[in-house]
Amino acid sequence: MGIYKTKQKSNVLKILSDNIDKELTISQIKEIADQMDMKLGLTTIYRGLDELEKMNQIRKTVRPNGEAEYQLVQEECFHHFHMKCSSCGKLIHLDCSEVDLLMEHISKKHAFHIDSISTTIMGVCDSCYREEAN
Amino acid sequence: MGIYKTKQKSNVLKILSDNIDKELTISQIKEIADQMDMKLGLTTIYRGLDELEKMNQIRKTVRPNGEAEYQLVQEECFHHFHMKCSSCGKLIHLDCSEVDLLMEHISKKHAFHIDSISTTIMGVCDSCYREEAN
DNA sequence: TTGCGTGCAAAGGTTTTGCATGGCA
DNA sequence: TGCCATGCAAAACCTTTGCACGCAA
Repeated sequence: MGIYKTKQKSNVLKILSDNIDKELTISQIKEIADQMDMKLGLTTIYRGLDELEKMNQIRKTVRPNGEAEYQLVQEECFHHFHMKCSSCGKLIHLDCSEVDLLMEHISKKHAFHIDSISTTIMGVCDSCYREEAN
Repeated sequence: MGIYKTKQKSNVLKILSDNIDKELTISQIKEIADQMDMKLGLTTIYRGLDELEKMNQIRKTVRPNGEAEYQLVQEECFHHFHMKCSSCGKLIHLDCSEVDLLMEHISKKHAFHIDSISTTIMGVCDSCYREEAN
């Protein structure tokens, strides 16, 4: 991550790893940093995340309103899809052999090379679906 | 679409249906309108697209840079996935029974209700992939 | 000491809002 | 005629850039 090792960069990484199960927006990261008295400037957060993205250490997705959100990727993330509930925001890592087969099918029969990090299957998770039914 | 029928609204629709195979950004729509001497204001385009989106007549996606792009949906689009080449921008409608089976699997086994209009499988199409190899 | 990193302020780009005017029904 | 639609200008956002200062190596 860059050339120098700084407190700010490790703080950005810490916030991301403390929230490994969530996708965080820049402003959420800023808020968390403020709460922890980290003194992280907005610009620094943007630049730190850019570096991490170039090193493929984070997944960047863009919300419908144009705001970006970020999440530290784990090794498995390169090999599975992510499903996101548009109602509660929950992110589900889809480890499933049937999905693997489909990715292979798409690669071989449709000649398309999927980038699973950039792909998010959108929808509604079961608990939100039941709530909406009420 | 709204309450009144206006020239501007039908012009937005015409531009979208003339480009049924492409995803257009607001500025592209504006350019096309200017070329056709349509005198469409930017604000009007935004509002017309908002209405169409609420009526589920268009698919709105957001590029990594935060810019939105729009495309008229056809009936089939509600039942298949879309794949987008991040290199050339080509959009592929994925009509395939194996994909249908997977969607069913995800619904039944993973209890997730997919919104195929909001989902875009990202990757690189074959011709771009071969070019990159060179 | 060198030069990369930081963060404020300003600029850039897209989208939304306020408001007076225009046009459909 | 009554209201909705339009479009300009301004505001609101998120993100990027310029630049002087601070800090890692």
